[in-house]
Amino acid sequence: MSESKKPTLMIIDGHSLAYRAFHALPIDSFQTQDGQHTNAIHGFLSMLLSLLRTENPSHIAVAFDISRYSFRTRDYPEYKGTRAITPSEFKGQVPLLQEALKALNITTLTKDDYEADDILATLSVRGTAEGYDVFVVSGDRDTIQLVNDTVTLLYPASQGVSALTRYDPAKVREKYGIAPEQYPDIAALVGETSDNLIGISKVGEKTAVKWLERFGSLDAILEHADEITGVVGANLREQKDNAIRNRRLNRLVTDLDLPVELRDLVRGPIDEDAVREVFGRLEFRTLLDRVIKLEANANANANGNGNGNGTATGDAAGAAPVAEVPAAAKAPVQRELLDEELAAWLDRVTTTGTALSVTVELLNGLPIGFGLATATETATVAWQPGRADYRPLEEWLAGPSPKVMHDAKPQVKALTRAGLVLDGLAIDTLVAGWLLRPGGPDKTLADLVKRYLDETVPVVDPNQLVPDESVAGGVAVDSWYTVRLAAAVTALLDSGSRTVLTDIEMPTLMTLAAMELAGVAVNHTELAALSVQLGDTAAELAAGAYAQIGREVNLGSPKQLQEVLFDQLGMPRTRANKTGFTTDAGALADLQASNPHPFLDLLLKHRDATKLRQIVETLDRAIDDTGRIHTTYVQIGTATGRISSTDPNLQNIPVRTEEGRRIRAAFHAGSGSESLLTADYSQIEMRIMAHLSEDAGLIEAFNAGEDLHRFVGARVFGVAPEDVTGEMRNKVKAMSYGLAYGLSAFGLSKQLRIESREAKQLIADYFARFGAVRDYLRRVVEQAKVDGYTTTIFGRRRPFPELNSPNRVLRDNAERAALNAPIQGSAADLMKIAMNNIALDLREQDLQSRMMLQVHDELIFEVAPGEWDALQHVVTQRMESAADLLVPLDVQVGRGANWDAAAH
DNA sequence: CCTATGACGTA
DNA sequence: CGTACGTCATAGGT
Repeated sequence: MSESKKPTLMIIDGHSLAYRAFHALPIDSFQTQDGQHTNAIHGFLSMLLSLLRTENPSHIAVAFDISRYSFRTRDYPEYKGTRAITPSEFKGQVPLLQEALKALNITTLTKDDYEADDILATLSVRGTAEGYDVFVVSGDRDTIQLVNDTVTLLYPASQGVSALTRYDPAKVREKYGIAPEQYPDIAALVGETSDNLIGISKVGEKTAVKWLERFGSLDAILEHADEITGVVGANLREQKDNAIRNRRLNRLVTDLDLPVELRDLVRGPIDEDAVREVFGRLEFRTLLDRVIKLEANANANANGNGNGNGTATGDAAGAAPVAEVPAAAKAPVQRELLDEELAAWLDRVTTTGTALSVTVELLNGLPIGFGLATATETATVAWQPGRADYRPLEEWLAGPSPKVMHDAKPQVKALTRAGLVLDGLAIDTLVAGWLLRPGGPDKTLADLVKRYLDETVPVVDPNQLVPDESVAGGVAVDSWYTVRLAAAVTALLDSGSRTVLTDIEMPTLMTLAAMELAGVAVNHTELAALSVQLGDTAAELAAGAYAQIGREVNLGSPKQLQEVLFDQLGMPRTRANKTGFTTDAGALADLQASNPHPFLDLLLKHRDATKLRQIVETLDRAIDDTGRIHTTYVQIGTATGRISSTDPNLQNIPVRTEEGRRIRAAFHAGSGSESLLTADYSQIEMRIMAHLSEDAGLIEAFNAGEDLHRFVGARVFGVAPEDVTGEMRNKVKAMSYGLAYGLSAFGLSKQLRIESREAKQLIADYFARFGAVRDYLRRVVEQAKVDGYTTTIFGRRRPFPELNSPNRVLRDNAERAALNAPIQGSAADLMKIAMNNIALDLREQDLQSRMMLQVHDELIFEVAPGEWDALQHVVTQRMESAADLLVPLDVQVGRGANWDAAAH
């Protein structure tokens, strides 16, 4: 879990970057009340905070020049001679910047007679030697020579306001065509105007690189100067002293004697009082908030409640140029709100009845701020636990006033963790977008904004030197897009879908958030033992399998298995797939029947064991330090309306085999609870089919209350229920289940291993007795072809554009999916309604028992001591009454210490 | 390093 | 040539 990462050292050229910021930001906009200029300080600190957030260095230092004079000016008095006098408006800012850095607990370094670049070079070399990843941040091109595999240069791409470009060796080569250490040779030949270093006349980058490629180094070039023809050759011979001098001056000093060790540069806690004082004096409100948030981040990490940090060093940031953002609507300017101002703003905005959107800014699963927006106004609110400044917001959140959010579930969870309450969630645009296009490609706010507003959400470059107002990102801007998106999406939803959104999905979102937070207790010891045992079994089986074929192959590789089975053992070819012939369990079982071989059996058992072990290990890894697993339910995860589960998937825990049930047995009642309660709908999809088809026979079957498959078997085979054999029952059971999937005679014959003629007959007999079912299934598809979508009992739609496709395969697939969608979807709706009602009852009756898992037609609860009867009643009643169908809803309840024992 | 594929777990 | 999912290992591209 806690693998130790390499320490990261960030060394910044304070002077060059502050100076760039000075020129990049309008000086008039950054002035304190008493006239102190602050644009350089603001720009520098803003960039610094971005870097701290994105790169999260463990060690940091900022180097400054002491004066414009150094050993280089003594060597060559004209060095940097063309630079304009440093403006006094800039000079005055440097001491203040250093003061701010001190408050931030960041070391500043200077060295008499040397430049900041020499300090950078020295620290960078030391960093590499001591095993650090090094980031050099400088606006001086000479620092390119420092780049290597462990040293990355972050260099302002243009005149300061745009992104920092990351130069690693590959990027240097891409841009200059040479290795980083060769850069000074190039610069020496070409010259550096900004340093007043004149190079060789008529020699530019192209020529210099060409020479360098030919001769290898500046020394070699000068040595072979005679061999270079033409005017440039003559110039080189004449002006070679320039190059020699330039090279002498642009060589950075890497062995300065500095008064610090690298370990002294470790980032420590900021002096918050000092930061408030200095930032207050500089009148930096937004920056102060950013500092506070960053510090909250650091503390959160230090407390170890996060798994690494969420602000992964952006590889995508790479060296890519800043993307040009197409002209789009511009978010209103953000305001920072606090206290009375916040209360007044909320009051004004909410009483006018306009929709208000909120986005919670998250860090490691905890809130650190909020972005609020109407279609015309945005505001941000910083947030810290235990402070009163944000009370008006907290009250608004907890109240019934309607909120518009995008992807609310993680935000709801974060709020809950922080002890905050959210009520009145009116619309989640992610969920709403999914209802419009379930199974569609839209997964993010940007996707939806593009589709429904036809605007492009600007991408904020994490390496931005200074926040660019024209592409301002952040939670307030997200909220602004969200609130406008909500209007667009709501307008497109039909009334049925709108009801599904409001009455089913939004409550479900809250229910799922609580379930995810609750998690489920899982016994690590049992899983660990099971894993070892399965590992041993797998090893034995593998050894046996190898013995059978006389060699070791990778049993997990279908490709290698194909060689064994079809080449070595000469078995008949199985069904074809893209890589050859399938080796799946069904095919192997067929082979075993036709060509018995011990290898096949060992292989199948090995597959079983390794698969189970894989599941066990995945689950074991997911257990947190409180002994629980918290899955993530993906509310928009399916096209039918079902919920999916990830990280880990708790909806596919084995149950069919004995070994599998041992995994279920590891899911147990956590401490403080008396047992688990499982509740599942029996034959939910068949009941829905009975309801939708209004098939009299099927309805009678359910109302009779006897075993469904026995009843159906009796009708289909024309015998008395008591005379239905096990074989007959199995056949109609397979048929019944298959119906809702668009089962064909071929598929049925294959599954039951019967002749297709017999399968056809079975289907005919079945429909002879339950004809309304067939009529219904046909009707669904026909209606879907006309409407372009299917609808569940509760109004959930699923579009099927492929139903009218000329492509036979596409169309057939769509037809099967279409006849299944209302059935699976209605069942999903039912379950969601039941879950929401149960959650409601638990709250209202103040029960401490918790809903933990949902597996499509099953719910698992942790029963608080003494609550069995109450919970059992609530669950059964709410599940049975989730909808009023033509057939009763039957719920089976089980009780046990673990998931396996609680099954029935 | 990322993506596609096969295989397989669940309802 | 039955629906709906998620995860893992392998393989082959990059």
